[in-house]
Amino acid sequence: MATASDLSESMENYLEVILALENETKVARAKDIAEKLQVQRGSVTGALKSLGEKGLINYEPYSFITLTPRGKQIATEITNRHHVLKDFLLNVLQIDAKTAEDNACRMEHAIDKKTIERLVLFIEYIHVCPRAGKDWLKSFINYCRKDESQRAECGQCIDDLKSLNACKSN
Amino acid sequence: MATASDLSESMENYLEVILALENETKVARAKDIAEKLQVQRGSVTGALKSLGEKGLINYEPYSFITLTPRGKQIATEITNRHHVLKDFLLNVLQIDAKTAEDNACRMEHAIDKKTIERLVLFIEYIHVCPRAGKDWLKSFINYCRKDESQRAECGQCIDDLKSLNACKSN
DNA sequence: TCCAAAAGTTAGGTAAGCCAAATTTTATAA
DNA sequence: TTATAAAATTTGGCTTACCTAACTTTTGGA
Repeated sequence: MATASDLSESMENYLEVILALENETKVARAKDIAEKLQVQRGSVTGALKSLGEKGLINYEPYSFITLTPRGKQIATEITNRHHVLKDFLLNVLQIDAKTAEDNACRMEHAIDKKTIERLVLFIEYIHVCPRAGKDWLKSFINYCRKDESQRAECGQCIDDLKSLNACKSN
Repeated sequence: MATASDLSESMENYLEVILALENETKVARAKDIAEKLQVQRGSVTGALKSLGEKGLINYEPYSFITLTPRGKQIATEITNRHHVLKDFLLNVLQIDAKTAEDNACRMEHAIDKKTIERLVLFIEYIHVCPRAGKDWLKSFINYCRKDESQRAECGQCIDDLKSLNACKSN
């Protein structure tokens, strides 16, 4: 039984794009796949054959392309990894949207299930734990500027703690 | 001027291993490179030629291999990415050593400079900020077990906050 | 000094993935 | 119905990166 880890980065990208196109327009056309992946039409045909042979898409020459259940499952898994990574980069590390997107795109092929699951928990923990939360992340951006503005952020942090403490007393 | 981002994953791995061998035994021998990368000796020769042409190693057939300054700089950068990622996976996400190592090995080729720098700051922030720290990470493991043991960790967390508050009053 | 083993290289092959150009199929519109 | 445009495929070629096997160079011990 093939899993995402048996697939090359290239094949993973094809699956991901096919899923996105299915969601956008019901069917994935070779032309659109080529466009999204920035490859030539001819390259797509070869990839589709390969994915067809692997049982991940229903592929007949000149007809529409759909994911098989297993293909869909893997494509969903990869897309999920992408979202989790982007969320972490964007909302935890607070990296700009383009860099976050580019890095998530590459990292999604390098990170495994176990690690992604733990990352999901970590992001959740940050938002749920009363000692962290959104304001704690806000202070992190401040901390990132520490070379520029002499670490004034620690006063801020202690203020946060105070109000947090007040909340606890309620 | 070539940067790490111009190199294939494979070439990055060669540089990384050559740097490690230089540090271990002063010189990198093709045989040891092959062994570390789990490839055949013949494959190493081809890679070394390529790295030589790129100006990243000093390569003459049948002689010792050393990194050029630029090769060393890139190799150091990749090795650094590896360490940062492994540190994050191991000590923040608290993933087991083997999984952390494997994921770091793959992710180091997918993450860019900007993102690694931000990750370094984040790890630092966790350890420096009084609202997080080692005990906060310790509670995270607890949180990870929440499905098993009914979220008893929140009491723990509030205790942590109390002692933290006591410290603040000093 | 000489020679065998170890280390390194070369040659030829495979596979993945891509491209460009030519061709075939399908869809559309007159 | 047929001409034509659009989409998809096929073909041939290129690059990267690996393999195996045969060969050459280097090196260390008798």
